[in-house]
Amino acid sequence: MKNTIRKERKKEIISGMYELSRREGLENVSIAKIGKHLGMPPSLVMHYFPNKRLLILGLIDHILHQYQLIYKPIISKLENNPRVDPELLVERLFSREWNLLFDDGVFFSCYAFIFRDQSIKKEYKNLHVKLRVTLKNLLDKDEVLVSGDTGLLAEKIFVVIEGAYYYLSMMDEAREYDQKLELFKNQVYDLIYAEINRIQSGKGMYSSGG
Amino acid sequence: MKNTIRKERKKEIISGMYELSRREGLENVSIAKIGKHLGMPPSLVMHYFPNKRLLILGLIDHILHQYQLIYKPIISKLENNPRVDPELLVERLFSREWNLLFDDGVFFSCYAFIFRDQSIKKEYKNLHVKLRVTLKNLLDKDEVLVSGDTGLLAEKIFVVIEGAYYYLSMMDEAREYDQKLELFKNQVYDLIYAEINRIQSGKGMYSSGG
DNA sequence: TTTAATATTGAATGAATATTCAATAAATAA
DNA sequence: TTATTTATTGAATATTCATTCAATATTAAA
Repeated sequence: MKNTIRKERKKEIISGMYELSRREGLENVSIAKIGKHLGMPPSLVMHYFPNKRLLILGLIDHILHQYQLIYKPIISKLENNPRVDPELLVERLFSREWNLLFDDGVFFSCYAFIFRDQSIKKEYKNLHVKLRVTLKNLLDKDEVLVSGDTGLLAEKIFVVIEGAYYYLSMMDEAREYDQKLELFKNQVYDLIYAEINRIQSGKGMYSSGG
Repeated sequence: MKNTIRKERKKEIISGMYELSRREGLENVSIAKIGKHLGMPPSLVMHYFPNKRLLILGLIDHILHQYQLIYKPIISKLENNPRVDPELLVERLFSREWNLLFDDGVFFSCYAFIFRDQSIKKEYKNLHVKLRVTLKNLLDKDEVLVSGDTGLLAEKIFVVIEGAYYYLSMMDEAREYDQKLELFKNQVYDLIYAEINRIQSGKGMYSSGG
């Protein structure tokens, strides 16, 4: 019971910080503003996070956790099927129904820290590796794909997804966005079909093996 | 002559700001620090950039210009050849010899602004579209590829490159970095070979056409 | 040379920054 | 109950922040 209130308060503070970052940008968030937003004095914020770096680390933990939380089930839901349906898989990987639940601005603001903070870099990496493993595990459940290099395939798929969202974030018009999105989806289809093809016809005709 | 000194001073200020951002992170750069770094009073900095937003816009202009400046020639150097050598092309696209000339930390710190500033978003997009056009133009010089969809191919290649650097920035060990890099290079090879294949065998066997 | 525009300086502003501290309130342990 | 730990408050700190202003120096135009 003793630690309960502490943990909850910390969560509350980080959540508040996240909301503020969404609205006003991480660079404009201060301890005083967080306190004001939550109706508590800044000294209480600092009681739980003795300096600002700890606050940022807390925020990043929160973001990465949330990122994983919305990403993984999208993949996991497909686990029951005996064969991977490429169309369904791609649809889900690119869904971002959760666009409303997740703020790319805050995500990338925090991402920029990996270049100055080793431990943040590790955290980011861990998450990205985890997601790849999750996808690999899913691919391994497919009776055909399992005999190929699913780890490699997962890497190739994710690099397209991540590159796609990096690029798509710059799009303004819905029409253009959708058009590009379609394009990148096709690119992932091709990866899957090429791998299936490679497996079924012995060694493939181009270097896809790695 | 009148505007010369003004332009040079502005350049000098932005360059100083960039150096500081590299060293200490964009979030830790202030007008006073820029002035101190360049041996001028903060009021002079503000004489040329009347508010901080203009400074940031200046920095972003600088970064994007530099980005383009090191990227484009990498592609353009290949323009003389009558056929695109995929191996050479990929080698160059992923070279990043310029890692020393360009700071990804500052780049991504600025990238994060696209989510809060429409005009910055446009600038970023323009650059990325330009690079794709440059690559498309290069691909168009290849006698085989020219009869395919070079625009589409350029998009597909760049999404891998950009996703790759996003992901590779999280790598610490040189060994792992190189291994992943190799993987993504292969992924781009495959795109090129698949397109050549598709062209030469009429309509391809899977959906690569888009 | 005189005039006008620009460049540069240095001091001053109030607001916001992260952080500290002592005091009190509440909860838990003895 | 008392003692001890934790939660919470509010005031105070020095520092840094972006920005302003008036004064001077330098340069270009008349």
